[in-house]
Amino acid sequence: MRQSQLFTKTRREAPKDEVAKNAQLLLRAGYIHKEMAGVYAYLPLGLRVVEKIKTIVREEMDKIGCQEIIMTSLQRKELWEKTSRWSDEVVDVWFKSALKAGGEVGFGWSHEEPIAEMMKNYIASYKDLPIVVYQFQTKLRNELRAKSGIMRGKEFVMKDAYSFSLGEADHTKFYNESIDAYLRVFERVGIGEDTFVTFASGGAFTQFSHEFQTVVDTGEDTIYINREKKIAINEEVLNDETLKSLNVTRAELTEVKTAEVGNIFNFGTQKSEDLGLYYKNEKGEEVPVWMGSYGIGITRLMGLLVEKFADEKGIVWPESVAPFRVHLVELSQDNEDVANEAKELYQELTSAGVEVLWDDRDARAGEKFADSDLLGLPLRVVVSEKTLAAGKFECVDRKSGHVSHKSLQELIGHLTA
RNA sequence: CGGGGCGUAGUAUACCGGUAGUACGUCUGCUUUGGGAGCAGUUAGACCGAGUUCGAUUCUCGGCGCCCCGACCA
Repeated sequence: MRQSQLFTKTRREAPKDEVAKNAQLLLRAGYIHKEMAGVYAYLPLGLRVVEKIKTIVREEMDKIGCQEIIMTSLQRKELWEKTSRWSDEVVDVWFKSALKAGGEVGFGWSHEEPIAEMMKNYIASYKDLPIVVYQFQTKLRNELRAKSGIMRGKEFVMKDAYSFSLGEADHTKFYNESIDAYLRVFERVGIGEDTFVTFASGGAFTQFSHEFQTVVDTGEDTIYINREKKIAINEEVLNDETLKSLNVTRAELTEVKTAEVGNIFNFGTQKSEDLGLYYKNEKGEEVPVWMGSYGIGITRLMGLLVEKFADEKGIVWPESVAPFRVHLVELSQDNEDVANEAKELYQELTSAGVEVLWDDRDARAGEKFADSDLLGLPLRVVVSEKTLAAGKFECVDRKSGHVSHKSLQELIGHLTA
């Protein structure tokens, strides 16, 4: 894409009321627009990042047999009353609205109830199970206090999956596959090393629940980890009993700040019983379906990647989620040969399947470099009188700052390897 | 929801009980051209309402909005 066509602009300074690093940088770089407290729009560059993350999650979910759907944002009051979760005293993040024809609807802050209810139409026999569905949904939560930029808002994109199993054994099998899938997702977005399956306070059915926590300086959670044993314990369940059951001592654990990027829950059969979700087993008996839920905050993950990898110059995207792989910075300044060279390079790279943001703007070098650093694309390729004379392009790795000089063939080879 | 802070051009800031100045940005011209350039010109502003006052952007009250700490976070 030609940068001159991009309607967004970069800013030198962030609005004074944005404190979170992720929001400051994403706003300055033009990835997002703030609509109100805790509510952000995703602009062309930001949307590309969201879609990149979604694609990775989608591939890993599909790999373990999940089927993608999309539920509704408007939800029925009666349904949530069945599980005693319509009340504002029980769920304090509800957005609700009156229907003109009478009655009330809720705006989806979660989709456990509607999906379970819907599944009554498709689950009748043990032959129908297991089923796992997932969706990418905009969740609406009436948070009292939005904060941390895009990491905790009133409106955010989440991947939520729901498993429907015959019983505990089948559930556990999928639950473990899901953990592996999540770890692959986090590996692919570049935080595998620092992301831990963390024991946290359990639900009603298990001693522990599992959170996926990523080490980051600005994290809001505190967990205790042992990197060798790959053990992580949320501070909320750090006690002698937990240490003993996990066969680890306090001295072997290190305290770190983390941000939660995913979580998984075992619902058991409680929700199915509340909602009347049963199947018939081989003996013709009615058995409640065993349920689980699995979430990854897509936009939260995007914010975390900014928080974790940004440097003093701006954003540094992992290659797998960057909006473009290459930032082609053209320093032509009225030199037609340079301009033509840049155009040719853009066409060559694009036809080789490389995603390129081409800074073809009529701007000075300093501004272009500063913007390039701020945008954070993995590889900057400079085309100028210098590089034209040298016969090689200047390539700068955004993360390491490493500079190399490559011919067209070398560059394409490097990018398509 | 408890506590605290803040609302001045697109952005960041300053001053002031007598209607607002600077920087960046925008636009124009000339010069410049590998790390946010220079000169000249241009554009654009007091969140809303009430009160005090001869006069309010400034003081008081209310509303709305935003931020931070805590609580909450299925």
